[in-house]
Amino acid sequence: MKKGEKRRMELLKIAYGMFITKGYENTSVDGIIREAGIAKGTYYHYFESKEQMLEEVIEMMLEAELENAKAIMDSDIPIPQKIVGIIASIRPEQSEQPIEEALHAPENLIMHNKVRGKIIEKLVPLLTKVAQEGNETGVFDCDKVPERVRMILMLSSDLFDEMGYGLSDIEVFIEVTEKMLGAQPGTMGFLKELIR
Amino acid sequence: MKKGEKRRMELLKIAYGMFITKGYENTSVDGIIREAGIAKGTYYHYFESKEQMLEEVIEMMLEAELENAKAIMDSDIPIPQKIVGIIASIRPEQSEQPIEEALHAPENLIMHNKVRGKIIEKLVPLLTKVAQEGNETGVFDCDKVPERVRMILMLSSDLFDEMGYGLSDIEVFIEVTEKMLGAQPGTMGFLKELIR
Amino acid sequence: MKKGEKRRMELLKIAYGMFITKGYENTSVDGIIREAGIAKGTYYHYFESKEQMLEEVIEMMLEAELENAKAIMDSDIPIPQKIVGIIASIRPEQSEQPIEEALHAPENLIMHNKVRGKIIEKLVPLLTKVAQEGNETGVFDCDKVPERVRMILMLSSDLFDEMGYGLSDIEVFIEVTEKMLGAQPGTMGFLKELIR
Amino acid sequence: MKKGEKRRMELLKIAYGMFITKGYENTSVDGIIREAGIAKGTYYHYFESKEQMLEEVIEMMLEAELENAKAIMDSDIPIPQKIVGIIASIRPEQSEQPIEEALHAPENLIMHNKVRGKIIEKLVPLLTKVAQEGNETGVFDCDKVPERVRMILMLSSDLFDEMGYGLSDIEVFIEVTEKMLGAQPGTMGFLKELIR
DNA sequence: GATGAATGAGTATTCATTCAT
DNA sequence: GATGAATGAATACTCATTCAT
Repeated sequence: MKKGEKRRMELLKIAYGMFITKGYENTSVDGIIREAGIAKGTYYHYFESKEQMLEEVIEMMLEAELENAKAIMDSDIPIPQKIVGIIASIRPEQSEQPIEEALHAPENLIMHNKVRGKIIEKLVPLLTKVAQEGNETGVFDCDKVPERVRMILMLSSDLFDEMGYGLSDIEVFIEVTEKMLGAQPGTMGFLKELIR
Repeated sequence: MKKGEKRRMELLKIAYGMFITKGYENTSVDGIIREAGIAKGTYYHYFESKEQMLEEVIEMMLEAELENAKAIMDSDIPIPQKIVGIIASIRPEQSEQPIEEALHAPENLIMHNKVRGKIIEKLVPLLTKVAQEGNETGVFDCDKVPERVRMILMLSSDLFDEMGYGLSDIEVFIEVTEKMLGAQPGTMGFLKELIR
Repeated sequence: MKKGEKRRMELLKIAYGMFITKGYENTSVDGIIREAGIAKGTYYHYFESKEQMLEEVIEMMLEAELENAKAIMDSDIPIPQKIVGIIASIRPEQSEQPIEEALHAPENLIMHNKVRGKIIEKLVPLLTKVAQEGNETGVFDCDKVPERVRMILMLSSDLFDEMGYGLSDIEVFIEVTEKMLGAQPGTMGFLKELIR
Repeated sequence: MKKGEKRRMELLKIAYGMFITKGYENTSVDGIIREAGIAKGTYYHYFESKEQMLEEVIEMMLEAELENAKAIMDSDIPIPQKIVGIIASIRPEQSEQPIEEALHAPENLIMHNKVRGKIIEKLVPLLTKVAQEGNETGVFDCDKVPERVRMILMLSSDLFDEMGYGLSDIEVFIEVTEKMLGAQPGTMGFLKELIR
């Protein structure tokens, strides 16, 4: 059982890499087993189907990213920095991400989109909690917090998942974030230095 | 020449319907020609490849939607209404859209995404012009207009392309739109009645 | 009728070029008419089929090459030189031949082979006549002349149609040619300078 | 493993037969699997592509033929007989060859040509060795042995691969072979009886 | 003479999945 | 736990040819 789980993780890692570089659709089961050096039967011994494997891969990615987000939440930094840090954790683990461009290639849309949706749903409650703390401490002042943080997440994902955003994009994003949360202008200015 | 173009349009219409209901990937050339009642060769007489046909289908949709947007621009309604109207034109022609759900099914991601990207790029200059008019007449007050309108478009597409947005989402969206353009609170409140 | 023939020749020239560079099988009727700027129907107005067109193209090439050979026959040079000259005329017109390598690519096998066979059949009687003259003047001394010249032609085509023959190949070829025709050693030594 | 190899050989045999009777180009994968009674997928389980299968078929033929040639080399017959025997082994296994004509049909050019080229390259060193033995024992007397045997091979393949060679062709071929190797006239006369 | 719309059988290849061993 | 042989429906695309206008 122990060994089985190890194999499973190993396969997930390999698939993850291939999904990211070549896209889910363009990664064949044959390719995965060749890479892993196992037989067809073995693959289907561990996974019901390719699609179910995708779910698991995504779950794996999600957990890694949420780990990040939670660490930030529990840390001792100021609330605006927390907000920003959590937003940043939306991006796939840079370390494991072979080619930055790969993520945005059309063949990766499916995986990318699935991840995006799920991560936003998971991040909303976390961010909501932080933002409400902000409300209590007076650094923010807003109602309908979940809706607001969800929009901020969507916007940031739209913006920063794409290649080719400029300084003015960032400035506008900072401004709108501040306004949406009812923060004093400048509260989140530090973000400018943070992103690139 | 006349006849050829008619056929072409007919095929594009059929393909459009199938792409939307079943997704681009799940629509086979065989399926299209069966539906259209033509031979394989005829299909390839009109279109170089399935992918090139997709381009044309998208172009067709885009033109229809931009037509809408331009009509609004040239009309005589107040500027905030223009903004809202143009934003609304982002949505695929409701009349021709067979199944609302289909658009957001994962198999339609490719087409949906391509359309989304292209339409935003085309709408940005239009909206920019309107917003600048707003700046001049004093109803708006903001700098970096293209960046702002682009974000508004992305946000609205994120929000309204998805199922399951609520009243509070709309309210927050109105607020943020007003704030981003530097409008007086309430300027765009009418939007609330407009969308569902 | 005059104009019709001109068109026909024009098409043959175009097809010839394409057959040679891309191979007969890889040249589509569509490609030919695109290149020629004519309609499908027009093509079939001039040629029964693609295959029949190939026959005509080959006939055209053959005629050009036989023209050469006949000119040499009627010229006033010594008989051994005539033999060599006619053998050399086996090669496709260098002037019109775009890419030397193309002839030997596998995709050109069909045309190349057809031409080779036909040209040998046509050259045999010519060479036979010259060799018999040689017999009469005493420079050659052999029987079964047609069989001998045919073998010489086959051998030379094998040898020189291929890339990568060396000096020793040529020397052996000269020797065998002399021996086959019953010529004195050295009679055809000049060939060495002639070929490359 | 044992079973897999058997299947593979079985398929190669079937394909070999079809390639020879109908030509490589005119043999479809569909045809092969119909004949073999297997599924499409099974075919591609064993062969990467139709072309790669051709390579294997050719390799198979080659090996069979070289087997022959080597047996002759190692046998105890006189050297001229060895030469002739090896030359004869150039021909495809008559036993397995369903229709003699098929080999020379234009549709078989591709396979035929590939085999011809490869077999000549493989036979040259063998024949060279035998001819050099002949030089040493005094039955032959010639230099540039590899070039000479290569030409003899080309000539014999040209001649005997074609339909319609006569007695005089054979006589000339014998004479030229003798002369090329520097053998006494008549040394290889026995060939006359051998070939048909 | 010329056009080009229409044909449709044919092609090689892909791939997720099953199952007997 | 592991293997790999077998499946077969599905796919996009090619191309020589016909014929009504």
